[in-house]
Amino acid sequence: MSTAKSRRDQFTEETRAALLAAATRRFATLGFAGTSLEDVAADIRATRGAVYHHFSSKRALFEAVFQDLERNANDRAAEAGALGADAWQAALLALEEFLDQCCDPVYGRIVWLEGPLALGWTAWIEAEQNFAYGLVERFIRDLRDGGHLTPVPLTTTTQLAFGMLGAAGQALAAATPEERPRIRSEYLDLIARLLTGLRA
Amino acid sequence: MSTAKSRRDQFTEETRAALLAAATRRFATLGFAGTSLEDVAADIRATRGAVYHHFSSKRALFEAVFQDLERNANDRAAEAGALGADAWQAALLALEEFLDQCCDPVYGRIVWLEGPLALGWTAWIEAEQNFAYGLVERFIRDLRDGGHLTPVPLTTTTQLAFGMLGAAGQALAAATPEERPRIRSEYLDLIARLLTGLRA
DNA sequence: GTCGGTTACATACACAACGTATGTCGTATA
DNA sequence: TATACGACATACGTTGTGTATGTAACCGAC
Repeated sequence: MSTAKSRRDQFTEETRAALLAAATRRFATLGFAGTSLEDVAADIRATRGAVYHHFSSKRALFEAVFQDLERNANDRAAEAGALGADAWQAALLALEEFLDQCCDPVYGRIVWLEGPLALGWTAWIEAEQNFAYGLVERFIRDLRDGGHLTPVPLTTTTQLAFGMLGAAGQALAAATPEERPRIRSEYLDLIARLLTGLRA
Repeated sequence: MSTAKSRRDQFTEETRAALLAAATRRFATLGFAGTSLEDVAADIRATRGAVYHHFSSKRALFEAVFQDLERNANDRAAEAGALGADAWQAALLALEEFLDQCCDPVYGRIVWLEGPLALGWTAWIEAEQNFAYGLVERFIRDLRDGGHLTPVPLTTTTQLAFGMLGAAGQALAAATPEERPRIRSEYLDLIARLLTGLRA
């Protein structure tokens, strides 16, 4: 993989990673609009020139942060789902893992609060096609095709389920750490019960 | 009410109303970030001075637009709900009226797409306490206290229901006019079916 | 009717942040 | 060792918000 990386290339990647880390911190605590590239650069004792060398725009920097977080979170949710015996159990396991992820304030804030804000709602949904939204769609399809659900329109059902996840994600991201366990279990219980309304 | 309004006061109110109308148009078509106060003022052949005379900030202007729309939409949803024979039917009638409102691109875009973006998610929810969110909360409480639902935590249930409405609102706001009737009926059907999962 | 105060704007300016164009220095390569 | 290129820094232009100040019209009191 990373064989024969020149000394110079190594440093380069380190500053890029440091920029991503600094941006992640600032975006998560101050939001997209509240962080200036000047400050991000200053965090790693560089200037905005460095930022614009590695990323084409402030938005592109955010997208890189966003995708890093989503890739990780989604892989874990998919893995958790894969352990389920059937499609129904798989969906619930993935849901649990998702709610756990949202308890991480960095993930919750950046992906579910700042994401739509920074990218705009439509672009955010579009980006989510590759991540949570796409994952939800697959679970819904599996449930439906496996005969677990009464017939439902795929897109609308996916959007609706995604909306519920969004509510949970935003609530957890905005909650204090002490409240999160209770809120998490309430959402899990409620969503599971709601889904029985669609059960075949 | 509006008795004894001096000629001058009348003109003043007209420019304020014109500013609101122009801002509504721009916010609905170009979004909050995409509209500059310069342009809003130019639309009514005035300058930014006029805007800042009537509204303390760009955000305050948006809030005025937002609240006008929400007040109107919410009154109509509440009226529709009042016609229901019982709490369950009232909720469904209000839901139908809400979905109708969301088919208006101005309402859908400004309240459900630009709202969280312009105000930030937390402030948006806070503003919604007086409108859709508050309305949903009352319906949930009525349903629960009327014995129509199995026991549920009020806040979380409200947030979840609100999340579903948000998904519907955003989908309808982002859809083309031709698609809206179909999407509307799909959401109505799905939400109703989901709610049966909580039924006592 | 005119005079002082207030209202409803316009004008001008300060400031922040993004993006871009250009410069510079170190390092790999021929 | 000369040269080209990559990784940044510096400097500048632009846009948009918010604020401070100016001004003309209007309204009420005498």
